[in-house]
Amino acid sequence: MRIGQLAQIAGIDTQTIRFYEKQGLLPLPDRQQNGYRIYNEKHGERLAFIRHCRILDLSLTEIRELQRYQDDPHQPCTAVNAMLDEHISHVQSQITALQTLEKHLISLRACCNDDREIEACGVLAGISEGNMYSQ
Amino acid sequence: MRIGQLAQIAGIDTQTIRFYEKQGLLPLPDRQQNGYRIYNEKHGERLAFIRHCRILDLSLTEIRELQRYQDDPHQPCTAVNAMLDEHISHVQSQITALQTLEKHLISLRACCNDDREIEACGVLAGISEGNMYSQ
DNA sequence: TATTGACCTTATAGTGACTATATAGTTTTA
DNA sequence: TAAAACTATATAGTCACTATAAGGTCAATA
Repeated sequence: MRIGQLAQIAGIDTQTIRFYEKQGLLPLPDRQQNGYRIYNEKHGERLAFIRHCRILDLSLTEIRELQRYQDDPHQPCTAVNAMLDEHISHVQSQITALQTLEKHLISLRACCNDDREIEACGVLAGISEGNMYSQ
Repeated sequence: MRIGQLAQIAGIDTQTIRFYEKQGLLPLPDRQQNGYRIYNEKHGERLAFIRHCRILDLSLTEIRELQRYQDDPHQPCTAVNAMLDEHISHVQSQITALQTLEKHLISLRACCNDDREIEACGVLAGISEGNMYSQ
């Protein structure tokens, strides 16, 4: 199978496949005489794994690490679980930070109705004075 | 005041100040004979405004837009409020997306205890099969 | 047979908001 | 006088792609 077909199956761009190859996430495929890449099912599986990881917002570095674990199947999987735990913590921190930000934005928004001049805009004044932390 | 002092007051790096200048967010300062930048209080206020906006996670483009409004103080402030409303929506979408992701990650994590071999790791299996959307 | 169109190749630059590094000139302090 | 601390510019790196340029290959059509 050539790169276009693999891309279509995986639902991504051919560029992205070449990019993953360059990043060492996909094994180098064989080439036809004309230089075209030829892929097999293993490549498809690898690519699916990468995409699933990306949907979970794991970084390419983390994915590389997971692939190294997969290549050593008799190790304990403690490190994999630890990575996931840390990633969950990371996501939770992001959520908390964004929720705090949301509160600040909403309280700032409450400083103005829509019927003023820029000069008197409560939002702009709030930003200028840096008092967007009030509740 | 020179760039180092301004940076210290604003709590940011001198590089960042030069970067904002290049991005058109800070007016060009006067220069000493030796080429050193000289800043006044207006620059400090501008910089504080930028930093407050960045804390609110507004993009540099949005900040530029807000600055254009400030330079035209007798317009109505509707657009400013609209920008903030849209930004709030944006933040709320991010929160929702991350909360969904968190659920997926937690359910994936529940597929494995720490006492298996990589080969049998429920987390890795879950990623490979792409079934990280189950609750 | 010529050419069109779809596919493939590599290399390079752009995104956003910085941050780091290199190289060099200036001022202040010891 | 020399070292330390500051300033200047220019360039590259971060992350995970995405876009563009310039060209080679192949099958079908006019």
